Amino acid sequence: MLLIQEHGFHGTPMSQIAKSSDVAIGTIYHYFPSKEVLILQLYDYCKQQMHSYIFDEMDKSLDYKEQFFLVFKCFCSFYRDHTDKFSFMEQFYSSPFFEIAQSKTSDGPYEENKLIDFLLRGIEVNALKKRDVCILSSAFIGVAVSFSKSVLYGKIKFEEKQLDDLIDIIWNGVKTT
Amino acid sequence: MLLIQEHGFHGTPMSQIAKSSDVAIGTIYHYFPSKEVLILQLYDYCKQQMHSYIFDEMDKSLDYKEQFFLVFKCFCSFYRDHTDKFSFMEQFYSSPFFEIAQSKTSDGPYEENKLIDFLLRGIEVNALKKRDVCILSSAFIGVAVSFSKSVLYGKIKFEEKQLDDLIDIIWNGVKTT
DNA sequence: TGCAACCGAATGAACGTTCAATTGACAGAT
DNA sequence: ATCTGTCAATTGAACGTTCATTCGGTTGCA
Repeated sequence: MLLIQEHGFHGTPMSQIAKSSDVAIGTIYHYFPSKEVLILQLYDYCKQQMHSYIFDEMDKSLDYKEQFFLVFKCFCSFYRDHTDKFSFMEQFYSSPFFEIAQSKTSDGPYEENKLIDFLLRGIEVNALKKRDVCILSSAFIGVAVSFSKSVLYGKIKFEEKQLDDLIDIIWNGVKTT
Repeated sequence: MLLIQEHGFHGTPMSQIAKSSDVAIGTIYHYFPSKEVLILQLYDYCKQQMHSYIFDEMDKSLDYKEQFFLVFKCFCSFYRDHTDKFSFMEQFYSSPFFEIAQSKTSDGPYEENKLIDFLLRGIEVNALKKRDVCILSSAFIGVAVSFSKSVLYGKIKFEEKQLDDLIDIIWNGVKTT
């Protein structure tokens, strides 16, 4: 039911969603009161999926720098391996839906809470510069998203070398000297 | 005619565009063959506006680092001062329209050509690390956009200090050691 | 027998687009 | 000055389509 969102919210009619889910339109309305709620829930689902993808396999025995590298790579891998969800979420963030979602939860975009915890921990252990976490997460997420978009549009190939170069950049930016 | 795009492409009917422009619907169709073309042209317009806003006031007498700071600040200022265009463009990038626009020009998003020239120059004068420019511009734009979004959603205040912190991060990431 | 899940044709509103009619500005002729 | 023909600019009611949503009916399990 997730895969047809490549035509935009409004370019994807309920009839098509129904067809690709192999259910009738009526059935969808049995579970979701409206298209809006469906999209909102889809967003929650994606967020939670990404969340666990990235933070479930965090290995706390590594030192902070290695964890940082791992988390960053997980972000980018998730986006690469789930382009449907990535596109959907990016679309969602820049649409008026996002404000609706924001007003219903206190979360930021990109399920940042755990990321913010992670960055805060970096400051605590003196691995990251003492900066407003919003600034740090802006830098972190911004770079990951921008890279993933470039990969998605075929401007960059997702290669270990490119990714390493990028992590090197962001790490040098945020690490303590 | 630019200001009503805060409800999304599809949330903004031609009738509303007409009303807010104080013209009749028919008049719009006298100038634009379709809504799609209208949006595509609006995108070109925004891109060009941003482009000249940022690069027109570049001062080549400054050393590279100072130019870098200036350009970055211009990006962020443009986004702050033209939230309507910023929202529109972000929406555009993550919508299916973008692919259409891509197929008609060879430009990347964010009018990157001049930015890429600028970054290439940084490598030449040995101010920036020798890296794929796509990687460098990913980092540059990603951070600027992500910061601007945070400002737009009220998570960060646009203050000199925050901006300086952020530039410090990105600069430390990309500069030669 | 009851009830939840499921179906999809029917409904009505909203939208992009069309087009016949109107206006207004301008040039040349009188 | 006045008239006249031309043509681009403008108008908005009307059209046809598409879409989200509804609802009366069906299925299948407990």
